[in-house]
Amino acid sequence: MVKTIQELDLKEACIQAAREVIAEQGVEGLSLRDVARKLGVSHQAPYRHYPSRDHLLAAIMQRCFEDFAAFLDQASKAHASDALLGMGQAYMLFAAEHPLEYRLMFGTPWPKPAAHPELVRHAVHAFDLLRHHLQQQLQQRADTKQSDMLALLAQAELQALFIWSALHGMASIQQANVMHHLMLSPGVSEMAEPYLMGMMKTALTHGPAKVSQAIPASLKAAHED
Amino acid sequence: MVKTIQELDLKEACIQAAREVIAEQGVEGLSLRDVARKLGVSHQAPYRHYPSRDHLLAAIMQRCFEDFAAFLDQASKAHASDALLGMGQAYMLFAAEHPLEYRLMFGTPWPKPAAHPELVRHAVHAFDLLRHHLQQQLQQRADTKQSDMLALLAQAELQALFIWSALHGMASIQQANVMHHLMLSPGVSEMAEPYLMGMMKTALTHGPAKVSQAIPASLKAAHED
DNA sequence: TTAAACTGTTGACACTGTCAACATTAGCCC
DNA sequence: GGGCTAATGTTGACAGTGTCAACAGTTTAA
Repeated sequence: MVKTIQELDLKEACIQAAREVIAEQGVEGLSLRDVARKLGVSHQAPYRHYPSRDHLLAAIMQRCFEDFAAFLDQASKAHASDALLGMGQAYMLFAAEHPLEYRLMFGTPWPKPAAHPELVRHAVHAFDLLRHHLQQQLQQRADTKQSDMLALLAQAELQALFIWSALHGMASIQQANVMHHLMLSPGVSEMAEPYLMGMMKTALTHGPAKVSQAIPASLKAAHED
Repeated sequence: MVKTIQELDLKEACIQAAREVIAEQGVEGLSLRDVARKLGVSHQAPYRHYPSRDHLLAAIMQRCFEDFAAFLDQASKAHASDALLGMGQAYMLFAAEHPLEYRLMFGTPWPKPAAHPELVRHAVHAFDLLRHHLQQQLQQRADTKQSDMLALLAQAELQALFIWSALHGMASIQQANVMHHLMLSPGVSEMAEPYLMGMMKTALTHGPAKVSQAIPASLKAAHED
Protein backbone atom coordinates (compact mmCIF):
# COMPACT_ATOMS: atom_id res chain seq x y z
CA MET A 1 0.00 0.00 0.00
CA VAL A 2 1.35 3.34 -1.03
CA LYS A 3 1.66 6.05 1.55
CA THR A 4 -0.25 9.08 0.37
CA ILE A 5 1.09 11.49 2.94
CA GLN A 6 3.91 13.56 1.60
CA GLU A 7 7.39 12.17 2.07
CA LEU A 8 6.51 9.84 4.91
CA ASP A 9 6.99 12.58 7.47
CA LEU A 10 3.60 13.24 8.96
CA LYS A 11 4.83 15.50 11.72
CA GLU A 12 6.39 17.87 9.25
CA ALA A 13 3.54 17.51 6.77
CA CYS A 14 1.07 18.56 9.47
CA ILE A 15 2.82 21.87 9.90
CA GLN A 16 2.92 22.51 6.19
CA ALA A 17 -0.71 21.56 5.65
CA ALA A 18 -1.78 23.61 8.64
CA ARG A 19 0.01 26.64 7.27
CA GLU A 20 -1.84 26.18 4.02
CA VAL A 21 -5.17 25.98 5.80
CA ILE A 22 -4.30 29.08 7.77
CA ALA A 23 -3.36 30.86 4.58
CA GLU A 24 -6.73 29.97 3.09
CA GLN A 25 -9.09 30.37 6.01
CA GLY A 26 -7.21 32.20 8.72
CA VAL A 27 -6.13 30.96 12.11
CA GLU A 28 -9.67 30.65 13.38
CA GLY A 29 -10.60 28.29 10.56
CA LEU A 30 -7.83 25.86 11.36
CA SER A 31 -8.99 22.46 12.56
CA LEU A 32 -6.95 19.35 13.12
CA ARG A 33 -9.49 17.36 11.19
CA ASP A 34 -8.99 19.65 8.24
CA VAL A 35 -5.27 19.04 8.10
CA ALA A 36 -5.89 15.32 8.54
CA ARG A 37 -8.27 15.31 5.57
CA LYS A 38 -5.84 17.37 3.57
CA LEU A 39 -3.17 14.74 4.19
CA GLY A 40 -5.50 11.84 3.48
CA VAL A 41 -5.13 10.49 6.96
CA SER A 42 -7.46 9.67 9.82
CA HIS A 43 -8.62 12.46 12.08
CA GLN A 44 -6.57 11.14 14.96
CA ALA A 45 -3.27 10.71 13.17
CA PRO A 46 -2.00 14.23 13.89
CA TYR A 47 -2.68 13.53 17.55
CA ARG A 48 0.16 11.03 17.60
CA HIS A 49 2.57 13.90 16.96
CA TYR A 50 0.94 16.81 18.72
CA PRO A 51 -0.84 16.31 22.03
CA SER A 52 -3.36 19.03 21.24
CA ARG A 53 -4.35 21.61 18.72
CA ASP A 54 -2.51 24.25 20.72
CA HIS A 55 0.71 22.32 20.46
CA LEU A 56 0.49 22.21 16.69
CA LEU A 57 -0.24 25.92 16.65
CA ALA A 58 2.74 26.53 18.90
CA ALA A 59 4.98 24.58 16.55
CA ILE A 60 3.78 26.66 13.62
CA MET A 61 4.27 29.89 15.53
CA GLN A 62 7.78 28.79 16.36
CA ARG A 63 8.54 28.35 12.68
CA CYS A 64 7.19 31.79 11.98
CA PHE A 65 9.44 33.31 14.61
CA GLU A 66 12.42 31.54 13.12
CA ASP A 67 11.64 32.89 9.67
CA PHE A 68 10.95 36.32 11.09
CA ALA A 69 14.20 36.50 13.04
CA ALA A 70 16.19 35.26 10.07
CA PHE A 71 14.60 37.88 7.88
CA LEU A 72 15.38 40.70 10.32
CA ASP A 73 18.92 39.46 10.73
CA GLN A 74 19.51 39.30 7.01
CA ALA A 75 18.10 42.79 6.57
CA SER A 76 20.33 44.33 9.22
CA LYS A 77 23.38 42.78 7.59
CA ALA A 78 22.42 43.65 4.04
CA HIS A 79 21.76 47.22 5.05
CA ALA A 80 24.82 47.76 7.13
CA SER A 81 25.15 51.49 6.60
CA ASP A 82 22.06 52.02 8.70
CA ALA A 83 21.25 48.61 10.04
CA LEU A 84 18.63 49.93 12.43
CA LEU A 85 16.62 51.50 9.66
CA GLY A 86 17.07 48.34 7.67
CA MET A 87 15.62 46.26 10.44
CA GLY A 88 12.73 48.64 10.88
CA GLN A 89 11.82 48.56 7.24
CA ALA A 90 12.30 44.82 7.16
CA TYR A 91 9.92 44.49 10.07
CA MET A 92 7.22 46.37 8.22
CA LEU A 93 7.96 44.53 5.00
CA PHE A 94 7.59 41.17 6.66
CA ALA A 95 4.31 42.17 8.26
CA ALA A 96 3.00 43.38 4.91
CA GLU A 97 4.06 40.36 2.92
CA HIS A 98 3.20 37.72 5.48
CA PRO A 99 0.08 39.06 7.13
CA LEU A 100 -1.11 35.66 8.28
CA GLU A 101 2.20 34.71 9.79
CA TYR A 102 2.45 38.09 11.47
CA ARG A 103 -1.04 37.74 12.84
CA LEU A 104 -0.24 34.31 14.10
CA MET A 105 2.80 35.55 15.96
CA PHE A 106 1.50 38.79 17.38
CA GLY A 107 -2.26 38.86 16.94
CA THR A 108 -3.34 35.45 18.10
CA PRO A 109 -3.90 34.84 21.79
CA TRP A 110 -0.94 32.75 22.85
CA PRO A 111 -1.28 29.34 24.37
CA LYS A 112 -0.07 29.09 27.96
CA PRO A 113 3.61 30.08 27.78
CA ALA A 114 4.66 27.57 30.42
CA ALA A 115 3.54 24.74 28.19
CA HIS A 116 5.62 25.89 25.24
CA PRO A 117 9.04 27.06 26.42
CA GLU A 118 10.58 26.55 22.99
CA LEU A 119 8.12 28.97 21.48
CA VAL A 120 9.04 31.59 24.04
CA ARG A 121 12.72 31.08 23.37
CA HIS A 122 12.35 31.67 19.67
CA ALA A 123 10.15 34.71 20.18
CA VAL A 124 12.63 36.26 22.59
CA HIS A 125 15.42 35.67 20.13
CA ALA A 126 13.79 37.99 17.59
CA PHE A 127 13.71 40.70 20.22
CA ASP A 128 17.31 40.05 21.16
CA LEU A 129 18.43 40.87 17.65
CA LEU A 130 17.10 44.37 18.13
CA ARG A 131 18.40 44.67 21.67
CA HIS A 132 21.91 43.57 20.85
CA HIS A 133 22.13 45.80 17.88
CA LEU A 134 21.09 48.85 19.86
CA GLN A 135 23.48 47.97 22.62
CA GLN A 136 26.41 47.71 20.23
CA GLN A 137 25.51 50.98 18.62
CA LEU A 138 25.27 52.78 21.95
CA GLN A 139 28.52 51.26 23.10
CA GLN A 140 30.26 52.27 19.94
CA ARG A 141 29.16 55.86 20.26
CA ALA A 142 30.04 56.12 23.90
CA ASP A 143 33.25 54.15 24.07
CA THR A 144 35.42 57.25 24.33
CA LYS A 145 33.82 58.27 27.58
CA GLN A 146 33.86 55.59 30.20
CA SER A 147 30.25 54.64 30.60
CA ASP A 148 28.35 52.42 32.92
CA MET A 149 27.83 49.20 31.04
CA LEU A 150 24.69 48.35 32.91
CA ALA A 151 23.07 51.69 32.25
CA LEU A 152 23.97 51.32 28.60
CA LEU A 153 22.25 47.97 28.38
CA ALA A 154 19.18 49.31 30.13
CA GLN A 155 19.03 52.21 27.72
CA ALA A 156 19.32 49.87 24.77
CA GLU A 157 16.42 47.88 26.14
CA LEU A 158 14.28 50.96 26.56
CA GLN A 159 15.04 51.99 23.02
CA ALA A 160 14.29 48.50 21.79
CA LEU A 161 10.92 48.48 23.53
CA PHE A 162 10.13 51.88 22.07
CA ILE A 163 11.02 50.80 18.56
CA TRP A 164 9.20 47.55 18.90
CA SER A 165 6.10 49.30 20.20
CA ALA A 166 5.98 51.78 17.36
CA LEU A 167 6.62 49.20 14.65
CA HIS A 168 4.21 46.68 16.05
CA GLY A 169 1.54 49.31 16.52
CA MET A 170 1.83 50.52 12.95
CA ALA A 171 1.90 46.99 11.58
CA SER A 172 -1.21 46.11 13.54
CA ILE A 173 -3.04 49.12 12.22
CA GLN A 174 -2.08 48.31 8.67
CA GLN A 175 -3.12 44.70 9.10
CA ALA A 176 -6.49 45.58 10.52
CA ASN A 177 -7.20 47.41 7.26
CA VAL A 178 -8.73 50.12 9.36
CA MET A 179 -7.17 53.15 7.69
CA HIS A 180 -9.74 53.05 4.93
CA HIS A 181 -12.45 53.75 7.45
CA LEU A 182 -10.73 56.74 9.01
CA MET A 183 -11.36 58.99 6.02
CA LEU A 184 -7.84 60.34 6.08
CA SER A 185 -6.63 63.16 3.89
CA PRO A 186 -5.27 62.01 0.54
CA GLY A 187 -1.74 60.67 0.73
CA VAL A 188 -1.67 60.32 4.48
CA SER A 189 -2.20 56.59 4.38
CA GLU A 190 0.90 56.09 2.26
CA MET A 191 2.99 58.56 4.23
CA ALA A 192 2.16 57.07 7.60
CA GLU A 193 4.93 54.51 7.60
CA PRO A 194 7.84 56.73 6.45
CA TYR A 195 6.56 59.42 8.79
CA LEU A 196 6.72 56.96 11.65
CA MET A 197 10.28 56.05 10.72
CA GLY A 198 11.25 59.70 10.75
CA MET A 199 9.66 60.24 14.13
CA MET A 200 11.47 57.26 15.54
CA LYS A 201 14.77 58.55 14.23
CA THR A 202 14.13 61.94 15.80
CA ALA A 203 13.25 60.40 19.13
CA LEU A 204 16.30 58.14 19.12
CA THR A 205 18.56 61.06 18.22
CA HIS A 206 17.33 63.46 20.87
CA GLY A 207 16.28 61.08 23.61
CA PRO A 208 13.15 61.29 25.72
CA ALA A 209 11.73 64.60 26.89
CA LYS A 210 10.58 64.98 30.45
CA VAL A 211 6.89 64.38 30.98
CA SER A 212 4.88 65.18 34.06
CA GLN A 213 3.49 62.00 35.49
CA ALA A 214 0.14 63.46 36.18
CA ILE A 215 -2.67 61.06 35.57
CA PRO A 216 -4.82 62.26 38.44
CA ALA A 217 -6.17 59.93 41.06
CA SER A 218 -9.49 61.58 40.41
CA LEU A 219 -9.66 59.95 37.02
CA LYS A 220 -8.85 56.55 38.35
CA ALA A 221 -11.46 56.94 41.07
CA ALA A 222 -14.11 58.23 38.72
CA HIS A 223 -13.37 55.37 36.45
CA GLU A 224 -13.54 52.54 38.95
CA ASP A 225 -17.09 53.43 39.78
CA MET B 1 -44.61 32.02 35.86
CA VAL B 2 -41.86 34.30 36.95
CA LYS B 3 -39.35 35.44 34.39
CA THR B 4 -35.92 34.49 35.60
CA ILE B 5 -33.96 36.55 33.11
CA GLN B 6 -32.81 39.79 34.57
CA GLU B 7 -35.16 42.70 34.17
CA LEU B 8 -37.11 41.25 31.28
CA ASP B 9 -34.65 42.63 28.75
CA LEU B 10 -32.97 39.64 27.21
CA LYS B 11 -31.17 41.56 24.50
CA GLU B 12 -29.41 43.71 27.05
CA ALA B 13 -28.92 40.83 29.46
CA CYS B 14 -27.14 38.88 26.74
CA ILE B 15 -24.52 41.56 26.39
CA GLN B 16 -23.97 41.73 30.12
CA ALA B 17 -23.78 37.97 30.55
CA ALA B 18 -21.47 37.66 27.57
CA ARG B 19 -19.13 40.25 29.04
CA GLU B 20 -19.04 38.24 32.24
CA VAL B 21 -18.22 35.07 30.37
CA ILE B 22 -15.50 36.89 28.49
CA ALA B 23 -14.13 38.23 31.74
CA GLU B 24 -13.97 34.70 33.11
CA GLN B 25 -12.84 32.66 30.15
CA GLY B 26 -11.64 35.10 27.52
CA VAL B 27 -13.10 35.85 24.13
CA GLU B 28 -12.32 32.42 22.75
CA GLY B 29 -14.32 30.73 25.49
CA LEU B 30 -17.46 32.67 24.73
CA SER B 31 -20.34 30.57 23.46
CA LEU B 32 -23.91 31.58 22.90
CA ARG B 33 -25.05 28.48 24.74
CA ASP B 34 -23.05 29.59 27.74
CA VAL B 35 -24.76 32.95 27.96
CA ALA B 36 -28.11 31.22 27.45
CA ARG B 37 -27.41 28.89 30.34
CA LYS B 38 -26.21 31.76 32.47
CA LEU B 39 -29.51 33.53 31.86
CA GLY B 40 -31.60 30.42 32.47
CA VAL B 41 -32.95 30.44 28.99
CA SER B 42 -32.99 28.03 26.07
CA HIS B 43 -29.96 27.84 23.82
CA GLN B 44 -31.83 29.47 20.96
CA ALA B 45 -33.25 32.45 22.83
CA PRO B 46 -30.28 34.74 22.18
CA TYR B 47 -30.69 33.97 18.50
CA ARG B 48 -33.93 35.93 18.46
CA HIS B 49 -31.96 39.08 19.22
CA TYR B 50 -28.66 38.45 17.46
CA PRO B 51 -28.56 36.71 14.08
CA SER B 52 -25.22 35.11 14.87
CA ARG B 53 -22.47 34.87 17.41
CA ASP B 54 -20.51 37.49 15.51
CA HIS B 55 -23.34 39.97 15.80
CA LEU B 56 -23.41 39.61 19.55
CA LEU B 57 -19.64 40.05 19.63
CA ALA B 58 -19.94 43.13 17.46
CA ALA B 59 -22.51 44.61 19.83
CA ILE B 60 -20.20 44.04 22.77
CA MET B 61 -17.24 45.51 20.94
CA GLN B 62 -19.32 48.55 20.15
CA ARG B 63 -20.02 49.05 23.84
CA CYS B 64 -16.36 48.78 24.57
CA PHE B 65 -15.53 51.45 22.04
CA GLU B 66 -18.16 53.73 23.55
CA ASP B 67 -16.67 53.29 27.01
CA PHE B 68 -13.17 53.70 25.65
CA ALA B 69 -13.94 56.91 23.75
CA ALA B 70 -15.78 58.35 26.74
CA PHE B 71 -12.84 57.56 28.95
CA LEU B 72 -10.35 59.23 26.61
CA ASP B 73 -12.59 62.24 26.23
CA GLN B 74 -12.99 62.65 29.95
CA ALA B 75 -9.25 62.35 30.45
CA SER B 76 -8.41 65.01 27.89
CA LYS B 77 -10.84 67.40 29.54
CA ALA B 78 -9.79 66.65 33.08
CA HIS B 79 -6.16 67.14 32.16
CA ALA B 80 -6.54 70.29 30.14
CA SER B 81 -3.08 71.72 30.76
CA ASP B 82 -1.62 68.96 28.64
CA ALA B 83 -4.60 67.18 27.18
CA LEU B 84 -2.50 65.15 24.80
CA LEU B 85 -0.43 63.64 27.56
CA GLY B 86 -3.63 63.07 29.47
CA MET B 87 -5.12 61.12 26.62
CA GLY B 88 -1.97 59.09 26.20
CA GLN B 89 -1.83 58.12 29.81
CA ALA B 90 -5.55 57.45 29.82
CA TYR B 91 -5.09 55.17 26.85
CA MET B 92 -2.52 53.09 28.69
CA LEU B 93 -4.56 53.17 31.88
CA PHE B 94 -7.62 51.86 30.12
CA ALA B 95 -5.64 49.08 28.49
CA ALA B 96 -4.15 48.10 31.83
CA GLU B 97 -7.39 48.15 33.78
CA HIS B 98 -9.60 46.60 31.13
CA PRO B 99 -7.37 44.08 29.45
CA LEU B 100 -10.22 41.94 28.19
CA GLU B 101 -12.09 44.86 26.71
CA TYR B 102 -8.92 46.15 25.13
CA ARG B 103 -8.16 42.76 23.69
CA LEU B 104 -11.66 42.51 22.37
CA MET B 105 -11.37 45.85 20.59
CA PHE B 106 -7.85 45.61 19.22
CA GLY B 107 -6.68 42.04 19.57
CA THR B 108 -9.61 40.02 18.31
CA PRO B 109 -9.98 39.42 14.61
CA TRP B 110 -12.85 41.63 13.56
CA PRO B 111 -15.98 40.30 11.96
CA LYS B 112 -16.53 41.49 8.40
CA PRO B 113 -16.68 45.29 8.68
CA ALA B 114 -19.34 45.61 6.01
CA ALA B 115 -21.76 43.65 8.16
CA HIS B 116 -21.31 45.90 11.17
CA PRO B 117 -21.20 49.53 10.09
CA GLU B 118 -22.21 50.76 13.53
CA LEU B 119 -19.18 49.11 15.04
CA VAL B 120 -16.90 50.82 12.55
CA ARG B 121 -18.51 54.17 13.29
CA HIS B 122 -17.88 53.88 17.00
CA ALA B 123 -14.32 52.70 16.51
CA VAL B 124 -13.53 55.60 14.17
CA HIS B 125 -14.99 58.01 16.68
CA ALA B 126 -12.34 57.09 19.23
CA PHE B 127 -9.65 57.91 16.68
CA ASP B 128 -11.36 61.16 15.79
CA LEU B 129 -10.97 62.38 19.35
CA LEU B 130 -7.23 62.19 18.92
CA ARG B 131 -7.24 63.60 15.41
CA HIS B 132 -9.38 66.60 16.27
CA HIS B 133 -7.37 67.40 19.31
CA LEU B 134 -4.11 67.39 17.39
CA GLN B 135 -5.64 69.46 14.65
CA GLN B 136 -6.79 72.11 17.08
CA GLN B 137 -3.43 72.18 18.75
CA LEU B 138 -1.59 72.60 15.47
CA GLN B 139 -4.00 75.27 14.33
CA GLN B 140 -3.62 77.16 17.57
CA ARG B 141 0.14 77.19 17.34
CA ALA B 142 0.20 78.19 13.71
CA ASP B 143 -2.63 80.70 13.55
CA THR B 144 -0.30 83.68 13.46
CA LYS B 145 1.24 82.53 10.23
CA GLN B 146 -1.27 81.86 7.54
CA SER B 147 -1.12 78.15 7.00
CA ASP B 148 -2.63 75.74 4.59
CA MET B 149 -5.60 74.24 6.35
CA LEU B 150 -5.43 71.03 4.41
CA ALA B 151 -1.77 70.43 5.11
CA LEU B 152 -2.46 71.10 8.77
CA LEU B 153 -5.14 68.44 8.88
CA ALA B 154 -2.91 65.96 7.10
CA GLN B 155 -0.13 66.63 9.58
CA ALA B 156 -2.50 66.12 12.48
CA GLU B 157 -3.52 62.80 11.00
CA LEU B 158 0.08 61.69 10.61
CA GLN B 159 0.76 62.63 14.19
CA ALA B 160 -2.37 60.83 15.32
CA LEU B 161 -1.34 57.66 13.52
CA PHE B 162 2.11 57.90 15.03
CA ILE B 163 0.75 58.33 18.55
CA TRP B 164 -1.79 55.63 18.08
CA SER B 165 0.84 53.23 16.78
CA ALA B 166 3.18 53.79 19.67
CA LEU B 167 0.48 53.55 22.33
CA HIS B 168 -1.18 50.54 20.82
CA GLY B 169 2.14 48.78 20.36
CA MET B 170 3.15 49.33 23.96
CA ALA B 171 -0.26 48.32 25.24
CA SER B 172 -0.14 45.12 23.20
CA ILE B 173 3.26 44.25 24.57
CA GLN B 174 2.13 44.83 28.12
CA GLN B 175 -0.99 42.77 27.57
CA ALA B 176 0.89 39.86 26.10
CA ASN B 177 2.80 39.65 29.40
CA VAL B 178 5.86 39.07 27.34
CA MET B 179 8.24 41.41 29.11
CA HIS B 180 8.88 38.87 31.83
CA HIS B 181 10.42 36.56 29.29
CA LEU B 182 12.77 39.14 27.83
CA MET B 183 15.06 39.13 30.87
CA LEU B 184 15.28 42.90 30.90
CA SER B 185 17.57 44.84 33.19
CA PRO B 186 15.97 45.69 36.51
CA GLY B 187 13.66 48.67 36.38
CA VAL B 188 13.37 48.71 32.62
CA SER B 189 9.97 47.10 32.61
CA GLU B 190 8.51 49.85 34.77
CA MET B 191 10.29 52.63 32.91
CA ALA B 192 9.18 51.48 29.48
CA GLU B 193 5.91 53.36 29.48
CA PRO B 194 7.12 56.76 30.74
CA TYR B 195 10.13 56.42 28.45
CA LEU B 196 7.78 55.90 25.52
CA MET B 197 5.82 59.00 26.51
CA GLY B 198 9.01 61.02 26.58
CA MET B 199 10.08 59.76 23.19
CA MET B 200 6.70 60.62 21.74
CA LYS B 201 6.92 64.11 23.15
CA THR B 202 10.37 64.56 21.66
CA ALA B 203 9.23 63.36 18.27
CA LEU B 204 6.18 65.58 18.29
CA THR B 205 8.24 68.59 19.30
CA HIS B 206 10.97 68.22 16.69
CA GLY B 207 9.07 66.57 13.86
CA PRO B 208 10.24 63.69 11.71
CA ALA B 209 13.84 63.37 10.58
CA LYS B 210 14.62 62.48 7.02
CA VAL B 211 15.18 58.82 6.39
CA SER B 212 16.61 57.23 3.31
CA GLN B 213 14.04 54.98 1.73
CA ALA B 214 16.44 52.21 1.06
CA ILE B 215 14.95 48.81 1.52
CA PRO B 216 16.79 47.19 -1.34
CA ALA B 217 15.06 45.25 -4.06
CA SER B 218 17.62 42.56 -3.43
CA LEU B 219 16.05 41.81 -0.08
CA LYS B 220 12.59 41.59 -1.51
CA ALA B 221 13.82 39.29 -4.24
CA ALA B 222 15.80 37.11 -1.90
CA HIS B 223 12.80 36.88 0.26
CA GLU B 224 10.19 35.92 -2.29
CA ASP B 225 12.14 32.85 -3.17
C1' DT C 1 11.65 -14.66 19.29
C1' DT C 2 9.24 -12.00 22.16
C1' DA C 3 8.03 -7.77 24.28
C1' DA C 4 7.65 -3.10 24.00
C1' DA C 5 7.45 1.30 21.55
C1' DC C 6 5.67 3.78 17.90
C1' DT C 7 2.16 5.09 14.55
C1' DG C 8 -2.23 4.98 12.62
C1' DT C 9 -7.45 3.65 12.62
C1' DT C 10 -12.24 3.40 14.20
C1' DG C 11 -15.68 4.73 17.32
C1' DA C 12 -17.51 7.36 20.79
C1' DC C 13 -18.54 11.66 23.79
C1' DA C 14 -19.52 16.36 24.87
C1' DC C 15 -19.57 20.56 22.98
C1' DT C 16 -20.40 24.21 19.52
C1' DG C 17 -23.15 27.33 15.93
C1' DT C 18 -27.04 27.20 13.33
C1' DC C 19 -31.49 25.72 10.86
C1' DA C 20 -36.45 24.22 11.16
C1' DA C 21 -40.70 23.62 13.32
C1' DC C 22 -43.57 24.50 17.04
C1' DA C 23 -45.73 27.11 21.16
C1' DT C 24 -46.88 31.16 23.50
C1' DT C 25 -47.83 35.81 23.99
C1' DA C 26 -48.69 40.88 22.66
C1' DG C 27 -50.49 44.12 19.90
C1' DC C 28 -53.67 45.73 16.54
C1' DC C 29 -57.46 46.23 13.20
C1' DC C 30 -62.33 45.04 12.34
C1' DG D 1 -64.78 40.51 21.82
C1' DG D 2 -62.59 37.60 17.42
C1' DG D 3 -58.93 36.92 14.55
C1' DC D 4 -54.51 38.08 12.27
C1' DT D 5 -49.69 39.04 12.61
C1' DA D 6 -45.38 39.72 14.56
C1' DA D 7 -42.38 38.95 18.28
C1' DT D 8 -40.33 35.94 21.42
C1' DG D 9 -38.95 31.54 23.43
C1' DT D 10 -38.67 26.26 23.25
C1' DT D 11 -37.46 21.71 21.54
C1' DG D 12 -35.13 18.91 18.31
C1' DA D 13 -32.06 18.06 14.84
C1' DC D 14 -27.59 18.34 11.94
C1' DA D 15 -22.84 18.94 10.84
C1' DG D 16 -18.63 20.11 12.65
C1' DT D 17 -15.08 20.31 16.33
C1' DG D 18 -11.35 18.66 20.01
C1' DT D 19 -10.36 14.89 22.57
C1' DC D 20 -10.47 10.19 24.99
C1' DA D 21 -10.40 5.02 24.64
C1' DA D 22 -9.64 0.78 22.47
C1' DC D 23 -7.64 -1.61 18.86
C1' DA D 24 -4.24 -3.02 14.93
C1' DG D 25 -0.04 -3.07 12.45
C1' DT D 26 4.88 -2.13 12.21
C1' DT D 27 9.29 -1.15 13.90
C1' DT D 28 12.74 -1.63 17.34
C1' DA D 29 15.27 -3.77 21.20
C1' DA D 30 16.40 -7.21 24.43
